[in-house]
Amino acid sequence: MTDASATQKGSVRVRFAPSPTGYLHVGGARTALFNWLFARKERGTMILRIEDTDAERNKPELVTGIIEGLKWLGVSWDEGPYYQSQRTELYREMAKKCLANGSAFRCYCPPEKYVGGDHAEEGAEDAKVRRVARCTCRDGKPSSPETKPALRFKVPAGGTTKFFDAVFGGREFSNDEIKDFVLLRSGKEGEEFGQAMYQMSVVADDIDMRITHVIRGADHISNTPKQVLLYRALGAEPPVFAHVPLILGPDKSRLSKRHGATDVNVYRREGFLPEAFRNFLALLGWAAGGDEEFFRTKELVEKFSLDGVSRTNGVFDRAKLEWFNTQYLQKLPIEDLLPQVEEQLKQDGLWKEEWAAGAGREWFSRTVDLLRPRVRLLPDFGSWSRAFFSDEFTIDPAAKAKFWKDEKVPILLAKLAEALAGLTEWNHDACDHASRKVAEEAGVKAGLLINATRVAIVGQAVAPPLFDTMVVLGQERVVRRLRAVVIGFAK
RNA sequence: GGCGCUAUGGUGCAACGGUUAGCACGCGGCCCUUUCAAGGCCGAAAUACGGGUUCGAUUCCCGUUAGCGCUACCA
Repeated sequence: MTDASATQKGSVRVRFAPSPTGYLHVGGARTALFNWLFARKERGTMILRIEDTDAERNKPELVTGIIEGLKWLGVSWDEGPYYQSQRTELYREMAKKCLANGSAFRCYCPPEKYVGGDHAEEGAEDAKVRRVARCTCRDGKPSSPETKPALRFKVPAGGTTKFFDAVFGGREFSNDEIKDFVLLRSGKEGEEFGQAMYQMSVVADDIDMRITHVIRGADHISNTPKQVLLYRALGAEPPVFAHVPLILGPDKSRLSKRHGATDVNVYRREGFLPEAFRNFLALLGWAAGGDEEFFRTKELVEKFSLDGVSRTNGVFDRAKLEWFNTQYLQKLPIEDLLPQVEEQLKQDGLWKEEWAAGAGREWFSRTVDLLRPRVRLLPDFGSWSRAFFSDEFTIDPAAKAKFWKDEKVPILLAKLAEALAGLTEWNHDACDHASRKVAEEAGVKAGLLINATRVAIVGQAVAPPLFDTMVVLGQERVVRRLRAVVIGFAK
């Protein structure tokens, strides 16, 4: 359902245009992702543009968080980043073009006394003719010629402005409802005009960058007719718009800090996998059309389309995000997971160089593979499964209380330690047989011994199957840990 | 207030005039079991309301209600 007049394949150009707030908001992240998916799907060009025209906060370092977040998410760009703060001349030129061709005017009204925008009281008998008020400046009658003027767009009287939205369909707005918006702020001492306003700079850039599809948040729907008017005034053809619904918090209000993290990098630091986060985000407000919801990046690109985008705002559901993460933790090719675990262990100070290659790498791979079904977030590798990577770990008191309460546990563990020490072969079955034999001879259920042993060798009540764990830990460590526990009991 | 957008279980999505309204998360139960997950099976749970149009509406139209957005010389 995309506009037929839009583009030939290959010429698609889209952009992600955040303002530098210091971090990448999950809503922005999804907009960026949709732009990126669309660009890849259409073999087009993705552009990153920083909208930093706000004079006050205009620090380049505020952009780093956004770029970091995008990179983590796997969203790349072919051009940019461009900075609007470095393109101000373009905006003024385009604005002056509007002044020259009569589609803009100098407005001398002091901002606080501007009368336009309010509803005029015309047509008393018929409510339908309500329209926005216009100030006299637009008709060449300066309200107070001594003040420095701003440049305002002269919205046509009457008529409507239409545009095509690939998500919401054809839209039409009455011009009489659109106020004469400011293109250029009034200037300081020497200059004629000041900084360009948002509507002016986006349109100028989108024209200049030959953007074909504007994919952005639905909060811009109401801005769109103004921008379309500007395109026309500048003699340019408007692009196809695609407004993406907003992301809400659990209470259905717009997602904000009080709902928890809105910064993508917080999720990165919490240990979510980018693959999982991306899949989750893609499905918030978009569906391929069927019941499938597991998509690797490649499939996402293949299946993405603008008319699969929903028109309803969606709630950010952290529980589902976590579910996606556990799924990816289990299903990701192990070689894609390993580097991420490695990074985590480095952060935790548990990493050993011997795991980087060769036999050490193999061991590392087997161990991560064993652990992954029970991990929820990356940091779990260094915390609850710490005993797999370090001899320095503590035994969880709750685990002791749960599995060491039987009085036979000390003697059982002592016997097991010696049985295992005597093993000449160290593999799953050997450990299994030796352990069950100890339990049998002591006349207890194998489960009692198995659970108690798990606590002794990994310090946790929750861990992978015991005999697999033993194999990975190795005979020496298992026996040593058991003996240490037995000595502890004796004291 | 004005203008606009939206409306399927608690949540995310399917069904784009004809289905016993489907899937997933979450929730409850059962199975499996060596802890905990995973996995398997079962269950509770939805078309906001009211009018039309139609042989037939979740689907199309109108109204109501609700939520959200915009309403700056912010972006």
